[in-house]
Amino acid sequence: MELLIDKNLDNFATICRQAGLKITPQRKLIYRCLLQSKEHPSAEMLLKTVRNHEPSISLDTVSRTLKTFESLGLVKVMAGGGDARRFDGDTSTHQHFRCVNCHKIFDFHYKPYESIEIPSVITDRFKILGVSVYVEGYCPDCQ
Amino acid sequence: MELLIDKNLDNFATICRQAGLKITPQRKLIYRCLLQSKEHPSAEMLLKTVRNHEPSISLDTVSRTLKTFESLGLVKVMAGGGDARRFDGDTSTHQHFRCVNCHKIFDFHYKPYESIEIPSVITDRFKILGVSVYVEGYCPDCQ
DNA sequence: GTACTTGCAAAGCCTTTGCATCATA
DNA sequence: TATGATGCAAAGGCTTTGCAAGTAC
Repeated sequence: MELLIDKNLDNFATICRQAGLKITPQRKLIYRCLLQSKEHPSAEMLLKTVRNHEPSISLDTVSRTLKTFESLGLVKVMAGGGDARRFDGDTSTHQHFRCVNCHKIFDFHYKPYESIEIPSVITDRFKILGVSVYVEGYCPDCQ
Repeated sequence: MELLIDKNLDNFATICRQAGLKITPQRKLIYRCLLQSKEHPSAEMLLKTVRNHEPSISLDTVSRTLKTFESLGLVKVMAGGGDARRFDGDTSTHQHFRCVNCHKIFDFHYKPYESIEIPSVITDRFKILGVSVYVEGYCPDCQ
């Protein structure tokens, strides 16, 4: 896992440079914490983690950085059901279960969802960026 | 279409009575406008439509009413990607395309998505309420 | 040295809440 | 007539913006 994160951080540096963005300690830290997180954190959740390493960092640096990462494709934004946006450092294809009560998010991989083709009524009219599948319900703690 | 709305309004009245809710002119109007809307409106978008018929209605009545409808299952809430929540009066199974630029939402029906079973790793641990499929990209106006 | 970033504070949206007034059942 | 609903205004969250100070390149 450490190796994977190192590899992603190299990739991160390359992408930043290509985009003309500076590689600051804050950006590296935020990205590293996001990769290690399994909870699909909101900006505020991620801030807590980040402050364990660097207490002086501010919420809006985290927010702005996540927004920057999003436009670079380094991060996926999850539509929080009306709550704060949640961020996912894993940009590979996968699906999510979301608890409607506590808003925890769980990943899962299920091939059938990935092999479905988008119908031509959509591909003909729209330029497709991606498909998101959300299963909603109650997690074990909230049933 | 008028017939369908009348039928839904009857259904609406029944559901309200069962829940012990009063059937007020505002609630009827809000529900009717939502059924007729094809744009998956936010509370504010719906307010504009509603005010064409009843100018004195307030935004928070619309918001509160939509929230009430949601808990009754009369309305589906769509996770707006960080923007205002969007509401859908069509509670039948269907999928959505969402423009990442102008945030317009388009419905489509595509059987393969509906016939996928949720994997047992999810059904074993969680109580499932529903599955949402969002295709994201650019609509014709935004390409 | 220069242009980009950061941190702070304020402002902006959207949503929720408190409360007096009003209307449904 | 009594409970629940509405409208208004204020408050609460989350996100965005403006600006001076700081930093990567």
